[in-house]
Amino acid sequence: MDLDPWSRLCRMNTQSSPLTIGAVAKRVGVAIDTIRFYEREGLLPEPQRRASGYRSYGEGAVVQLRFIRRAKELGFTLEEIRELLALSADRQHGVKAVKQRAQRRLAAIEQRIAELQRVRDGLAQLVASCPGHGKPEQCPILRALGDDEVKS
Amino acid sequence: MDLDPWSRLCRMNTQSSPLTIGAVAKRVGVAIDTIRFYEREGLLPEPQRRASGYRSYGEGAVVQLRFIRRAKELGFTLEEIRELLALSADRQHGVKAVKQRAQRRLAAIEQRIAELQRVRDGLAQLVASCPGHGKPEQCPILRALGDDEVKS
DNA sequence: CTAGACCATGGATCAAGGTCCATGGTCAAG
DNA sequence: CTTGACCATGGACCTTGATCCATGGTCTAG
Repeated sequence: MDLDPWSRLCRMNTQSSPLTIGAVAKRVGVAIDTIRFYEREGLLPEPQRRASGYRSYGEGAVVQLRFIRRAKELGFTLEEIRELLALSADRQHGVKAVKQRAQRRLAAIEQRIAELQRVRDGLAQLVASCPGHGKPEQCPILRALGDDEVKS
Repeated sequence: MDLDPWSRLCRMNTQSSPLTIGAVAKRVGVAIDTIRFYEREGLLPEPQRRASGYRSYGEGAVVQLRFIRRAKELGFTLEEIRELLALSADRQHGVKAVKQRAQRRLAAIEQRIAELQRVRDGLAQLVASCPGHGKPEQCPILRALGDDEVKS
């Protein structure tokens, strides 16, 4: 059995010299511990090792780590990213499934935005209606929070 | 030293009979453990006890728990809610400070919304440009995630 | 050759906000 | 009186995504 594309890419030391974990961390802008953490979590393939046991990475690891970082910025969880990585190696159904995942993520984000907008509108109304002084009993914010009679 | 208004409210057994922790939990729709957790965390005052050691709550506890729940729905952290509760008992500066906290929360929510909108726009563009089939190398989603040449 | 930087491992810890459990006491219906 | 539901406590555990630590091996410049 041969390796999937990612693993091949990550193990490949193309023209460039192999990198230590620290060098990779610096290039990508991520902590060494984070790289080992991702490896444990199955987001990065196990790298080759030097005779000393030191991890030895190729440029592919840098690419894959940036993939992870960008996906995280788009709000994917590590679990989802693991999936995306697996899918991106699947030449049969990969692209279709990747698009589906992206659409799901998009829908989730839109729902979250809508939720936050509701919350924002509610809070903005309260803030606008609060004079900022006076007795706590009359503060619309506190009333809205505590009052049992608030229309739900 | 006498108790603050919340404590008074929570310890008060108005007309109604005292409630067990289970009854309170049921009314508010929150787990028993959560109530005890809030008590430990200082979000609820220590209730009166029966001779047996059972916690004995008045209606005030229900009101305060709902306060906590609503504030949580507005995105306040438990720490912030602790503050709000303290402020709502402060007859001098309470209302002013409460309004300030609400304004801060509002600003944070708006920032979060803006962030999510950026992410949504980016993702939506990717989804739109992906045909949903073909080779992974040509998938715009995968390219955007992995491609080093992506304009940053 | 040696100092100082770097790396390996396994396990502990963190933040937030709870949830679950074992053990044992209490309450109310029948 | 017994049974089953309820409650008390203290502490362990959960999730997510890392971060930190102790101990000990390795590498490299001078």
